[in-house]
Amino acid sequence: MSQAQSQRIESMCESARSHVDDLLVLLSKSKMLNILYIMNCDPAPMRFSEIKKRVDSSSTTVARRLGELEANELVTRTAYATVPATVEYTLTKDAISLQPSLESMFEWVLNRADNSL
Amino acid sequence: MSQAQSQRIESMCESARSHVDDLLVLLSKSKMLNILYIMNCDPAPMRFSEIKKRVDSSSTTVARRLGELEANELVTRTAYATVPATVEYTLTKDAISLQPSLESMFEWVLNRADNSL
DNA sequence: TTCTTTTGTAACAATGTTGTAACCTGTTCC
DNA sequence: GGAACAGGTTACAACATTGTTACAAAAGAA
Repeated sequence: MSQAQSQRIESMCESARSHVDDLLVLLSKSKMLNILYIMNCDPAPMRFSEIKKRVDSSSTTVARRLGELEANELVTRTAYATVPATVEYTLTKDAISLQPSLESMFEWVLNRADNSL
Repeated sequence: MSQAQSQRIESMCESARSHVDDLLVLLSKSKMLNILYIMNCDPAPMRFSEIKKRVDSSSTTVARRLGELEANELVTRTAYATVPATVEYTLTKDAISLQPSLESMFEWVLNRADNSL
C-alpha cells in the first residue's frame, strides 16, 4: 500500500473516530440523556416548559441542549404564532431509533438506583 | 394520606431520583461510555495502559474515571506485585449487565457517524 | 397603561473539569 | 549509581460549563 493510500485511510478513520467522539460528547452533556429519555417516554410533541419542568434544569441549559439536539437533527422544533409563544419539540426518526438502547439503559439505571436505596 | 406519609414518600422519591441522577452524571462524564464500551468489547481483564491507549486520554482522566467506576462497583481493580507494577481492571457483573444497552447505543452512534461522513 | 404569559437570549461570575508537568514507588538492568 | 518501566498522585493553570439576572416580543386581560 502506498503512503498516500495509508494516509487517506488513516485520515478516514480519524474522521470517523472524531464523528463518533462528537456524538459521544453530545450524548454526555448534562441532562442530554434525561431529555432524550423523557421525550421518548412521551412520544407526543413536548413544549419547552414541560421539558424544562421534567428535567429540572435552568432555561439556559435546556435551551442549549435542545439547540444542540436540533443542530444534530435529533429533535425538530416547531413554533406556533400564538400569544404567548408556543414551541413544540419532537424527536426525529433518528432519535427514535435510539429508543431501545436508551430504554434498556434507563432500566439498568433505575434498577441500580433502587438497589442502592 | 397523612402529611408525614406523603413527605416520607416524597423524600423517598427525591432520594431515588438523586440516585438516578448520580448514575446519569457518572455515565455522562467524559470518556466514561468509551471506557465501559472498550472494556465490554474485550472481556479479558485490561491493564491501565491499554485502557489509556484505547480511549486516548490523559493518565489523570483515565485514573479518575477508573476510580469512579471502582467506587461505584462497576469495575474491580487487581494489582499484581510484578516489576514494574501490573494492574488489571475488570467489569463487574453489574457493569456487564449494561452491555446490551451499551452495545446497541454504540451501534447507533457508529451508524450515525458513518452516515455523516 | 401596565401586567401576564411563553420561550428564549446575552452577559457574567462562580464553579467544575481537563491536561501538563513534576514527582513517587519498587525492582531490575547496565 | 542511574535509568527504565507501569501505574499512578499532586498542584495548578487553562478552559468549559452552569446558573442567575436582566431583558425581549407580542397581544390579550385588568
